[in-house]
Amino acid sequence: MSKMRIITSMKKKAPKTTKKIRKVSRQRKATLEQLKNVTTHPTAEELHELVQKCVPRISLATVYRNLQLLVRDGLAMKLAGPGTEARYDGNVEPHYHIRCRSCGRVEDVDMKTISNLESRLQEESSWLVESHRVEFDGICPTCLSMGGKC
Amino acid sequence: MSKMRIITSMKKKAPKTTKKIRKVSRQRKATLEQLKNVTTHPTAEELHELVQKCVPRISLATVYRNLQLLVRDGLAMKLAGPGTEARYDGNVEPHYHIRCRSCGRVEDVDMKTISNLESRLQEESSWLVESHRVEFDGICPTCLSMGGKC
DNA sequence: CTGCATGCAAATCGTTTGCAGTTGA
DNA sequence: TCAACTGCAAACGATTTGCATGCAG
Repeated sequence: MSKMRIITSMKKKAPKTTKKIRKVSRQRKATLEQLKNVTTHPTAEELHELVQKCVPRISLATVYRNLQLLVRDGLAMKLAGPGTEARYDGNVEPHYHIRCRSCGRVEDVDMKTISNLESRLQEESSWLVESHRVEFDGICPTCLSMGGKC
Repeated sequence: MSKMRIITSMKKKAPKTTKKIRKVSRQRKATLEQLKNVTTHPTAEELHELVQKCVPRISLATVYRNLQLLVRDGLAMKLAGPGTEARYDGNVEPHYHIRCRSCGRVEDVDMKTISNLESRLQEESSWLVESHRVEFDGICPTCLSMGGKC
């Protein structure tokens, strides 16, 4: 968890403004495009398959590396719920999600985000409160129609 | 993700009422006790270290197995945020969490849960909406005092 | 040219599982 | 008694990394 921090602190020098220049590669461009084009919140592997249609020789490792960069740059979001595989979202506007307990699918929720939730908490907390996420749990229509066992 | 379901469906027969009898082992008892005693939402490994103080020979695999059972039985909760390692909570009453972006620590939030959030969504959704979780992101006091770099 | 990005394979991390022996009801 | 539980080590799936090469700026 704190690996990155440790490594950082071990670097010989960490000049405050050493920002890595980002080159726009065909791979990262296609990855972001595909991610923005879908609303399915794909896993890295699912996204890899999608991107391969445009860039057949792209490797899974590259998808992972680029997803990391995109998240770091605020161009994508990483979703991780009480499961194992991470899912990614190309929509970085604040919004909520619902996750199917049966099949794991994640969809956007049509509900406006609760305002002032952070400030309400901030008043009585010694933390710096920055944002909040809401995730609903339930059963998706598909699984419902299969008796909850899809 | 759907491994369990697949395996289940492949079993020769799945009599509806085949509930496994649960025996109370020293290991599981100690695991739950330790989990209830702390408010730190430990990872499996952290909990393993705690429990080892009472049951020195307990293995990490046993902790994992018992955590799974405890969650299944509704005696504990599994928390998984946008990180990798799962954290566990011995408090199964509905409540919200805040997670430190810097060190990963998770704490309970003193805020009453939002009521009717599920029913509000249920009205306009074709999903079966069962529950919701709220997780705040921020910086904990410790990391704050270290300039956000603990 | 320069160094960020890539593909590949090997490594790593958290978690699960098979097995033979132990233990609780 | 006997199924549930355990410790151990090996297996596993998701993600990361080292390295030699490719390619954008």
